[in-house]
Amino acid sequence: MRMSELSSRSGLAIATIKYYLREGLLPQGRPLAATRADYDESHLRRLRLIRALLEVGRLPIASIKQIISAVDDDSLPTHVMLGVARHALSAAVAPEPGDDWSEAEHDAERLIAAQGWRIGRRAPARAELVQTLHRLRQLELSTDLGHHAELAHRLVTEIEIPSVTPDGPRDSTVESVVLGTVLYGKAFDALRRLAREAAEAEVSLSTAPDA
Amino acid sequence: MRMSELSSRSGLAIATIKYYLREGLLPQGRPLAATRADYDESHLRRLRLIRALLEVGRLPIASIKQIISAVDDDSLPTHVMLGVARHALSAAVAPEPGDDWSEAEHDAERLIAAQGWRIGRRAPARAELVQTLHRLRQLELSTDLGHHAELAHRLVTEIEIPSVTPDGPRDSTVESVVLGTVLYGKAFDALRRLAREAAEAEVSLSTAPDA
DNA sequence: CATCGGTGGATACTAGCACTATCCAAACCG
DNA sequence: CGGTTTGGATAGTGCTAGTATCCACCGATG
Repeated sequence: MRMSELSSRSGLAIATIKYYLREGLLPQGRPLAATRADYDESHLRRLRLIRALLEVGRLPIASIKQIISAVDDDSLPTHVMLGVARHALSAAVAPEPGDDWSEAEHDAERLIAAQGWRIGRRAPARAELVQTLHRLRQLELSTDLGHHAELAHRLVTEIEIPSVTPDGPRDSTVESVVLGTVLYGKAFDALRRLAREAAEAEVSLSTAPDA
Repeated sequence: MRMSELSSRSGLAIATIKYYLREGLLPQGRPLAATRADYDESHLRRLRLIRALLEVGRLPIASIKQIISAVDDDSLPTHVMLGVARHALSAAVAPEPGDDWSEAEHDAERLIAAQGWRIGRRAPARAELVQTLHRLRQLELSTDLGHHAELAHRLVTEIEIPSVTPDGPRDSTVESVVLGTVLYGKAFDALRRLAREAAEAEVSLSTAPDA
């Protein structure tokens, strides 16, 4: 297909697609002539991947590029590629040295140990957990996340992992891991907020006699 | 306390604090003279609230301002204020008309009905759920989120809601709702990613004979 | 065969966001 | 009394994710 068809089918402006080509997020089409190239379904799917990570996952273009480069680099072993992807999925967290921060690190350590998880020392998700615990401390909110960890563990092991198909081509492996993390994460967050809204409506109905 | 103490205790540059004052995120201090004002613990706490929403929740300043304005406006009934806050917590989602989108709306409807939630028609979290379902469809991933909804429901009703104290001054009510949504949401997401990392390590240990 | 609109490729420009920097005059502190 | 801090106003910065413009070219149309 031509650029204009890729544009209309993806819903993206031609200028935007050219930008992704420039940035290396989208592979070049098969060149037919100096001013003509042919794109196929894989390009369309790639665009959908980009937009899902960008709009739903709110990942910066630079992180998406890291993920895509790792996928496209056939010399990387799969587990390295997954490491790169996981790293790109997290925002960088700057430690704020101080007592609260060290306490938060210990809290995180305890949570992880209690679940029996084996986690790389510099896993980005660990830093995000520490940051959040740090803020909870500062604001004097409960840092007891044991039940959350428990439920997260069950969600992943009982529901999410069994539905992943680890075979197939390597790009679909990363895609499913990355998209699974981002999309099901966002989905769960939306569901959680809906549950809160419903629950809070219940509470105010029961406590407020009438308006 | 003076500006410089507020700055050192919060870890924020004076220029940044002045910016928040300009934007109305931080109330003016009690004026002592034309070039002197007095700030107290409430200002410090407000700064921590702002930074938690900004860094952990990644909310734009404009949304934080909406939340704070609602909190500071005593004429708003509490449930209206909560509605404003909930609205500000979500990113705007533009519908992408098409078959996939309508299907996604139905999927969302079914999920909500299955949990028995009563949800406002234009709840922003609903739109985010629809958007995510839409992307899942486009990428041919499973849109079966029943178990996720189930777990989200249990997380909220069994763990998060009981720990909220709905009495007390109105600003602490909103604060706890908003911070609860943002911070525990982020915490759960980090825990979920850690659980995935641990689970995927298990899988590759068991399937990869050796390196 | 002429020409007209859709390309590929390069370069420059833009909007929005979250700050930062600079300046000023007043005021406090020793 | 002199150096430092402050409140208040205005202007500028760096980054991100695109947009816009220009050009030469090419391929289908009449």
